[in-house]
Amino acid sequence: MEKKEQFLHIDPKSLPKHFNGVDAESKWNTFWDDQMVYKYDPSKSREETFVVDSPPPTVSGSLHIGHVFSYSHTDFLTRYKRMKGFNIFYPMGWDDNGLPTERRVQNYFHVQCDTNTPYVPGIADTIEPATSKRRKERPQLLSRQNFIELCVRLTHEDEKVFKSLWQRLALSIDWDQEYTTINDHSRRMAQYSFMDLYKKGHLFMSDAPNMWDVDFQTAIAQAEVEDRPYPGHFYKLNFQLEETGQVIEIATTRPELVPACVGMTAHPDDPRFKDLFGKKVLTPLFGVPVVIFPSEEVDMEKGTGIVMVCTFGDATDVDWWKHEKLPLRQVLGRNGRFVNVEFGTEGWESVDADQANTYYENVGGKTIHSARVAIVEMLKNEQPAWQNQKALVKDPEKTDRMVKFYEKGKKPLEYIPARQWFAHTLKHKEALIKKGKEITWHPEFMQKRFEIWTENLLFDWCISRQRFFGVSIPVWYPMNEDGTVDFDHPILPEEDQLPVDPLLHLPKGYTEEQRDQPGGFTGERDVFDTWFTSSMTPQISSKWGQDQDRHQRIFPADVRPQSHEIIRTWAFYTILKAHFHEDKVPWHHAIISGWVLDPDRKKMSKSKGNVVTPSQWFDKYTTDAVRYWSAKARLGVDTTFDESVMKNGLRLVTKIYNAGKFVYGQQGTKHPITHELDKGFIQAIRNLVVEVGAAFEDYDHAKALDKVEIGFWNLLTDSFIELVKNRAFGNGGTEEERGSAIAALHLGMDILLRLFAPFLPYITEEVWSWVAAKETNESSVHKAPWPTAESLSNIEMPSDANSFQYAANCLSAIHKFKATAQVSIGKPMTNLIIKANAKTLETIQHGLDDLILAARAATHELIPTDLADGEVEIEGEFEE
RNA sequence: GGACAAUUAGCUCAGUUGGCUAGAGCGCUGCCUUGACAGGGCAGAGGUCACUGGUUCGAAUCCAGUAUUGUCCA
Repeated sequence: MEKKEQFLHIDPKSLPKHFNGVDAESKWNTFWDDQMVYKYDPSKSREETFVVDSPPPTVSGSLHIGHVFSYSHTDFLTRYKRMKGFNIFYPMGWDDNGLPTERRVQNYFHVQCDTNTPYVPGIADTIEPATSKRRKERPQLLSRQNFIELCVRLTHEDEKVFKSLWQRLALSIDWDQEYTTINDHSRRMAQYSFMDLYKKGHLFMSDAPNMWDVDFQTAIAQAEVEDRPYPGHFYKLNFQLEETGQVIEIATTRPELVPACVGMTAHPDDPRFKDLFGKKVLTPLFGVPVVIFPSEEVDMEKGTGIVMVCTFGDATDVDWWKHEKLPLRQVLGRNGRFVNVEFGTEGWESVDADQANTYYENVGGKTIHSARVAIVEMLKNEQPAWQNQKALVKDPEKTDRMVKFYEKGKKPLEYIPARQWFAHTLKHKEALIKKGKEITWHPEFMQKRFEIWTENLLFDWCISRQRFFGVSIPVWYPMNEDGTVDFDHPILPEEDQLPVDPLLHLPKGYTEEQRDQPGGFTGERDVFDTWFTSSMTPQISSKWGQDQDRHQRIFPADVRPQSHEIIRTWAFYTILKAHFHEDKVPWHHAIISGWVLDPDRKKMSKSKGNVVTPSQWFDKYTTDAVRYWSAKARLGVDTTFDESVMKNGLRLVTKIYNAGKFVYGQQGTKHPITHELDKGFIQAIRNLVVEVGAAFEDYDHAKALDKVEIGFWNLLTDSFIELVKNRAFGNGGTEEERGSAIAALHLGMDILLRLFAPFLPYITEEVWSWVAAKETNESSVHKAPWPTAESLSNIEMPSDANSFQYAANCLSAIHKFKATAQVSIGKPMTNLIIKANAKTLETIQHGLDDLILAARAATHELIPTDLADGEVEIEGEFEE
């Protein structure tokens, strides 16, 4: 007789009692690598491909649990899409250029970039991290080139730390698609973008006053500015009319700018000042005549109703200066110190220049703060001959007003005229908002954030920065014969020259001898705002402009994951670039993760010292459990760091391991699923599959996990396993019924492993490898097809839709009865009495054999009652 | 000051187009060594759904207002 085919099975006793998550992690990472599970297939079409525009983390920043949180959200979706059969493009970039890196390198090595220091080949490789002793000495000076080399060196080391974290977190990244935002390819892309924008007329140069950080000594864009309360004083100063000597009192918070005063203004309707418009006043101490003009911008109620206009105290000063074509008296230098000026020369006219210069000697070279102290002192005590009284006679009032700061800066921003490159944004607001609406935001309200930011833009995008470690702005300028620079005719590189460093490379047609010579050329020293490069991440990956075939297979991306505080920067600029370059959206979906808050619901930040680092939690609870915690949080919702959720994640991992041991430990002859209860169970699984798939399609991973988890617990471990356990052991029923039970257990487990796989990659792969891998011929669960109702359509429907559910209810009631009687679940019953309505009892008949075995009942009775459908009451007796 | 969110059990959170007695996990209490599982199982206690008013046969859910918290922007 032919031997019947047996179910594949494992020997559960050969497995460790407890799942060793940490060992499994390295084992499966190697396996996935070998199997090339995460590889992108460039031959597939755009329609077959799912593209992630991964956020490149700032490698010089601190690494914390928030990274794990948001990046794993992306991975859940990506793994789901992979199982749906998509060719996955999931790259990883490292954002390494810009100020954070410069600062980190300066601190870590105790060095400073100095443009006058000569280049020393190889020195960057030899510099050691600074000891505390060396930190007491002066920082080592490095040439720009050496400094950049050192930045590159340190970022490479930082990248390794991030990469190993990503791998342990099991982000399903194709590491062949790795890039950095400072590598040649990214620099080429940013410069190519610049040239395209330039040709299309989206860029302009301006030397109008622009927001400037005096510590970092660079221009700043609106997106990097934040308002902070800043304490100060309101000073009331007396000016006097040039003609009559009439005293006019103004209020100011910035008395140090009196030497930079270029005008005075009041509201046109203000009766107090109506007669003064067009007349001139003399500035205190310096005796400079400035004009009084009307302006609707002035608040009549505030201060004295009339204000002095300086170059430049704030943004309104800039507006007045522009509109009234006032002279420029720039007293503040780029380094935040007062420059030396000479009164009596052109533009610095004074009724008493000698006296003015004497006073100014007390402020030249001083910082803003020291200059203010000096000026206030003089305003209070000095009275030049032409002044009919002292300028400061009243005590200043304390104020606490909102002042603009660079988000990384410590001192208020100043407005300093310097030549800067800009991209037009203001005149494209509407088009950009429209593009924002073409993108599906998750959660939806995040789109409003984008819209409101765009609507409220006040400045065009300043893209140039006066820094070192960044992507060079790829232009040179011709020099006139008189040695001045002709900024109106920038020389752009040829495309094949990219990437260029204008300070090292030459424009076509020039020689190195002509550099910085009259009649020659000079290279642009500025670099780009880092957002100028990182706004190109979709195109950096797709190789726009270089590989059109690849570009059309990858661009636009499907999904952009990011956090909400950088909608105004990263999302905004990326949408802007895609709009300008190709009139497209950069991606179809934006998924916005919330923040991880500390247990006191405060945002985690390095300065607060409440940052949680991830690896200890991997060690304590396994990666799967940490991912579980992350998966429990919906998109856009700020989430408290809660260890107890990880604990529950570990409990789930353990349960899957044990359930797997049971299911795949069963032995029997292969048989299709024919038993009514088994068909009912598979029907419940089929419904689950539909719900979980729908949640994923809705970008709701938290709901998907919730459903799978409940399904696994309620359907499989609490109900089905307990119901069919005895039948699967062969304790009752026929060989066919036994085979049906094992087949249903296998199928149910198989489906649940697939549904869990996006969340718990390690435990699912582990259990999958025991039997399902061979049964399905899918070596990895992560490449196995995502289950659908159709994929289960070969299993017959139960004859009664409630057969499984009612049997489960009945089993639960039996357990409850035994618990109430304070006996063990395994305690044999002499008689089992099941009470339910007639219809329910009829349904229960389908699983009665299994129930009697599970209850260990010697005899049983079914008693009809008037309970509701599906409700069951249990009574019974036990042996003494 | 404006916008956007949130407020449900001791804690962390679900709760679909309004629909039976509002759920889960953790914690707490009790019981149970059960042929996968003590890193477990079964059960129990625990809630005026922030507050006020409205719409409705019916409101945690919709509307208006108030309070509190958070975020973004001024």
